[in-house]
Amino acid sequence: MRYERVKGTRDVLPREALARRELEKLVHDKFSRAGFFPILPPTFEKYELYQHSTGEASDIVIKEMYRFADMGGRDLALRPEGTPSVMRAILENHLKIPIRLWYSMTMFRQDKPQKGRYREHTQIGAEIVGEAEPEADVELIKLGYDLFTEMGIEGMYLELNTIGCRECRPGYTEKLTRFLTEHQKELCEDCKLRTQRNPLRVFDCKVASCQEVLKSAPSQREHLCQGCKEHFDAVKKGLGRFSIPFGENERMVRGLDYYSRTVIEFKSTLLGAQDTLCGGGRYDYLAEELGGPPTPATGFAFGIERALLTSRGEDIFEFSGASIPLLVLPLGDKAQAYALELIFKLRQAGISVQAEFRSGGLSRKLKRADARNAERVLIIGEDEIAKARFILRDMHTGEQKEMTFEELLSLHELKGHSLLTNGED
RNA sequence: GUGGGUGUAGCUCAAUUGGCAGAGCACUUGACUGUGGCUCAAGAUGUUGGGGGUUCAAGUCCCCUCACCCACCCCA
Repeated sequence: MRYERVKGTRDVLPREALARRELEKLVHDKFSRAGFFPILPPTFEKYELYQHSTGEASDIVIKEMYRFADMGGRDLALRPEGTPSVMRAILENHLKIPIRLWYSMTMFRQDKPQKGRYREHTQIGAEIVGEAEPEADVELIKLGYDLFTEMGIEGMYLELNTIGCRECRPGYTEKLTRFLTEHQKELCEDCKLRTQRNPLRVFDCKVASCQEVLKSAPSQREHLCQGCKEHFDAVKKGLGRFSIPFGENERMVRGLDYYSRTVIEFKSTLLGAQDTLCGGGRYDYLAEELGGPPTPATGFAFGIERALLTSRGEDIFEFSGASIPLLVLPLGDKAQAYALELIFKLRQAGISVQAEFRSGGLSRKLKRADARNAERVLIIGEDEIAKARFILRDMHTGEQKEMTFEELLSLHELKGHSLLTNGED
């Protein structure tokens, strides 16, 4: 029986796996400098956690969760996003606030796979917890902006909106609900439901007739309280000051329930339908929702798969596991044993080395060395063992040199060689 | 959940109105048993995604099904 991948999952092959390591290294360096520490919460949580944070009005909780019961009858779910776990971990472990955390972890959502969308995918996220000021939003956005720029994300643009706070949102939602109720018959089925569950989400609707209705809908901008207005202005001003281009999108409301005030999305024109590369925003009430003290917070997360899909990978994330800096070619039984001992010694000395043990004469072994993309080979036969001098052959130039083990060790082109050169998967 | 597309060798793809399932690349072996890449020669490879039907005959036509891709919805 041969098995295949489960729908919506993928095998990250060596080439891409190496790219991800590079990306994580870049993120780690960058985020560390801004005071972020890594955190690794578990892969599954109580279902209830997501119900109370991601929200019962969100599509994720309504229809996309991998929900299961364990043997003890606990109601659990694979994490569909990182923020709830991070906040839960902060509260549960009494981490000192303020704190900045980042993570790179897999997420699980049971929606229909598509280009750039998988049932298991990896998100890198950053959360600033305990800072209510607009500067925190600006800092975070700038961090993302710089990161994506450095990664060479093409066709990138930033969209910004504010969705108000506890003070001003209820008044607005009430007004909006009244408006939507009046126009109920002109709305699509989904929007009729949204009117009840989360009226703001109606703005997300792509149906033309709904958008038509929304044209005359009350504007949230006019209903923002003083605090929200000032906060939003400060964020925009901050972005302007650091030359981060953005577009205001009054329609963008985000799919998760816990957001307040600032919401952001980085998009790429290269992604087609799944154009959101990175989403996030402020979530000042989440801590309280989860039974903690009032704790303002802001954060974002981006999908690695999509990021890699849109980055000029060639320049920055070029690598391969194919090239072998040094390949030992033993000739004969005695040499085979000798070679094994030799490669262990060479590796101990910091040299990347492999040996071609598969049977064959020199001609065959050289052919194999070629097929394996070896940079250099070390030929070891009876004569060489007797003399304790080996033949080092450069596979590109064909140049050969005899040398002793000590001379080999001192060749510094063999040191510090990594897999990150070029080649195929 | 709704639409559209694609399934043929390890990979990329051919196959005329239904008429012997093929090519290139890759692979194996040899020419060449201590000197690779080039060349030449030979070789292996398939339930044509699966099941059923029509037919003397199905990769090709019909029905069902599965997988993948793309789009809607939504999201990273």
